[in-house]
Amino acid sequence: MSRQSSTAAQLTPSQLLSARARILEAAAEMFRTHGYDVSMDVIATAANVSKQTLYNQFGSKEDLFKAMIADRAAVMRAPLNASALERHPRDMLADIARQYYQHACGEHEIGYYRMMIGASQQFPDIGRAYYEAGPKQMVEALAQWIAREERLGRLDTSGDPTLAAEHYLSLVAGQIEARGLLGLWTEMSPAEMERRARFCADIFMRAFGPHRLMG
Amino acid sequence: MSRQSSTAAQLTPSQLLSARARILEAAAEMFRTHGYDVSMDVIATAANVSKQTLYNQFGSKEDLFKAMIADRAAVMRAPLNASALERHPRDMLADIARQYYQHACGEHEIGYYRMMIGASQQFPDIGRAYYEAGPKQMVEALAQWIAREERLGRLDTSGDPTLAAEHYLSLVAGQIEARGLLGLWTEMSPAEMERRARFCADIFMRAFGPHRLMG
DNA sequence: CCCGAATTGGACTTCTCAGTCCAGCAGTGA
DNA sequence: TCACTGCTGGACTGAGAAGTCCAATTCGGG
Repeated sequence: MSRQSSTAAQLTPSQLLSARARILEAAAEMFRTHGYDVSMDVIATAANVSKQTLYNQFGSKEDLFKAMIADRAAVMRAPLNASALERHPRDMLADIARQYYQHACGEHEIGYYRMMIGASQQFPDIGRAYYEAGPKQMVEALAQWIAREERLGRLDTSGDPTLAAEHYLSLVAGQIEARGLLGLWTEMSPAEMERRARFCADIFMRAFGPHRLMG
Repeated sequence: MSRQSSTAAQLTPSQLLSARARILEAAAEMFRTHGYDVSMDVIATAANVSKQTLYNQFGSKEDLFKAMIADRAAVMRAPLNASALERHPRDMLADIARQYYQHACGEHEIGYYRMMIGASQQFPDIGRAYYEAGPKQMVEALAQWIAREERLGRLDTSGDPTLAAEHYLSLVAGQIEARGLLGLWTEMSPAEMERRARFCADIFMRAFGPHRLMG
């Protein structure tokens, strides 16, 4: 009743989006916070949409979930942008860590990750899709950069840049991700982020930097 | 608790255990493989026990789940045994990695971990309990050992053995755990385990070994 | 202004699952 | 032999959720 949405100016921001977009957004939020167990009624309510519309747009709960995953895939892109490729390895590495701490280990992102882990038990192909769209791309991008630096003589990974890349990303994420997944949330101060970022970059440079040649 | 079966010789192995123990075992297996969503009927069947007995022993599904967690807590003990403390740091570190690859990253263990992650959303206190019984103890034990080695001049972490310990464990677990959680299973050959274990230990020694003094 | 398409609210069906109840059975102890 | 206790299997209740159906309403295009 009283749904007079003739003039867009009176609408809330959420109502300006198409029904489909609103549903995807609400579904992402609900799945993230409640897991796959949220009821379709809750999602419909959150999207400010009737249940029937929801089923018109997405045939089933499973379809909705997968569509939402696909929609979110674009979000988790490798934060390794080509513009910064020419900086000193140490700065580059520290920056990767900084970006991770600032953007990729917040409650939201960890929530999505947890959701994926839960979903991958129910829908095995989703786990693979997520891995290949997210972590794997990051590893590969970093490995390529490392390989280049190695050719330039600025790094030395004994010929296994992929393993080195995996290890650097593990180093950065490490216990923080583990704690986050278990619901133990600890806010990280900018100073702490900076300290950890430098720590990671230093370790990597000591392990793979060219100064080894001196030893 | 003291339910002795008089005709033990004729019973199947599963029936030799008390009903309670059988339920806990079956519950662990079912929760691990199916998540918290398994029905109580399935658990009762798997435990070879009637549903009523199940409810006699554990008042509710939640109670059963928590009891099972507590029961499993003893299993995940830090594999850092004091007997090996006097070996060379590099060997000690490689051994920790080896033990992890051999015992702690199999399908079973990752399955429990995934279960904990799922449960920590529903029962926040479980996440904390798991973390403190498992990962945290490992970090602390390793950090203590590192601190000792540091005092002996065989390592140098710039005064933060805990961060170094966290990072070493992250290094070891790394992408393997991430892949496992997403259901991507890849068998690791003994040779691969050995290679990775050495790789981790080498990185750590290059980063924190005393040879730095030469640089 | 009107028509067809989409949306809405809500009732409805079907199913699964946590938890209960009960009648019968088996072992134990006196 | 008899009461007691605990287990069994199966039926049952009640709640909640997926998905359907429908009559009334709203919206956009011509």
